[in-house]
Amino acid sequence: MSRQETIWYDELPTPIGELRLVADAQGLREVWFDGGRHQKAPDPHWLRDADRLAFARVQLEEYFAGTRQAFALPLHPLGTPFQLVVWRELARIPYGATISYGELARRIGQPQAMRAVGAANGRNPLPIVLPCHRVIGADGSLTGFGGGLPTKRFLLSFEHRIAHGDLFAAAPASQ
Amino acid sequence: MSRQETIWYDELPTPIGELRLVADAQGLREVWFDGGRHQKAPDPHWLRDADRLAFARVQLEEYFAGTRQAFALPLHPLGTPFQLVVWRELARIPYGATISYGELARRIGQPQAMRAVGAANGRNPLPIVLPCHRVIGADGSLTGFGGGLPTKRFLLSFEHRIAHGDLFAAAPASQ
DNA sequence: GCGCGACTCGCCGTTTTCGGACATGGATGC
DNA sequence: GCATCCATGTCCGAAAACGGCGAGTCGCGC
Repeated sequence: MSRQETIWYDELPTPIGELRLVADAQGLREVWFDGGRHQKAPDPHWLRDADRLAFARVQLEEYFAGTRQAFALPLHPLGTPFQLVVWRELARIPYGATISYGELARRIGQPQAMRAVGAANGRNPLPIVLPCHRVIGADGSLTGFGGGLPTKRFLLSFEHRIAHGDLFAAAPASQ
Repeated sequence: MSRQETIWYDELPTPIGELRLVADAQGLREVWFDGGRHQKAPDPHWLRDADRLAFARVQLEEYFAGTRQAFALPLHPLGTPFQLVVWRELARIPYGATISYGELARRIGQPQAMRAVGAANGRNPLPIVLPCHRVIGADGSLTGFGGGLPTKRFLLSFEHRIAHGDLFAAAPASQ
């Protein structure tokens, strides 16, 4: 067998279901939704190791507890140069805010690439950490999300609530 | 940067010109002809290391000295499953003998894949060690060779001479 | 008749090319 | 308002092209 880079993973229960976290020595690589469209079974070469993923799990737990609004993590998502640019820009969208795909395209200096931005958004390997859920249609519609539209709706209303100090919790994936 | 598998290379003067040998921890990976159709410059990540390639260089030197008729080396050629089957079969062709592409196709159990066998032969990453030069047209023609037809001719006549105990050397690439 | 070369056609794995489809949105023409 | 068209990067499947072939045919020159 050829020498492979070691990859670790772990699972994390959250209000939006089980999340699978994947990392290598350089940082967090992937975050999967339980029923998401990505393959469910982790690669047999990967090692389940809670300690190795504690750095990410802790911040995600804080996020879902409403006590963290920004992530400070080593990230290592794999993608094309264009995708990396888009994903990097995602991290700049403030907690609780939303922008349109077109606006995101403008921010990376390619105002006409809104469609490509949408596609890149759809391949975001690090949902929640890179908040692709904060990108919505120019008309305010929720268009799409890897974890399902109800999840996207929940995340947005959750962030909105926290950002505005509303302490009454809504049920996950409501309405 | 992601962690890469280490690859070493070295060069070796022979009667048919300079050869470049490439290996990884698992075995010999590539053998290039000096003016061959493969890229000439070794990958900048590779390390030139004569000691690491001594295992292959020694046997190749013996081959060109006429004192070795079979190689016993760890090999690690990269290819499709079909190509690996073809290349593996190459190693069974005896020193000094020749077979046709059709015969080779028959030996791997796919008698009609002669053309595909030809293509796989053309991508043999380990010429000489895996003796693709011993495969010729059904009518005896020499059809093609990565290192050039004169080289193919030289190798065949050289092996023929050695195998039959003829000690008079011919000039490389003669006729 | 016989031998040789040129041509045609089928075979098969691999590579390359091409056409859509996308988590969009603005500009047109009615 | 409402269809239509276009721009953009990437992936995916289908289709076609491309070889280190070989067997079969045919025509030609001896």
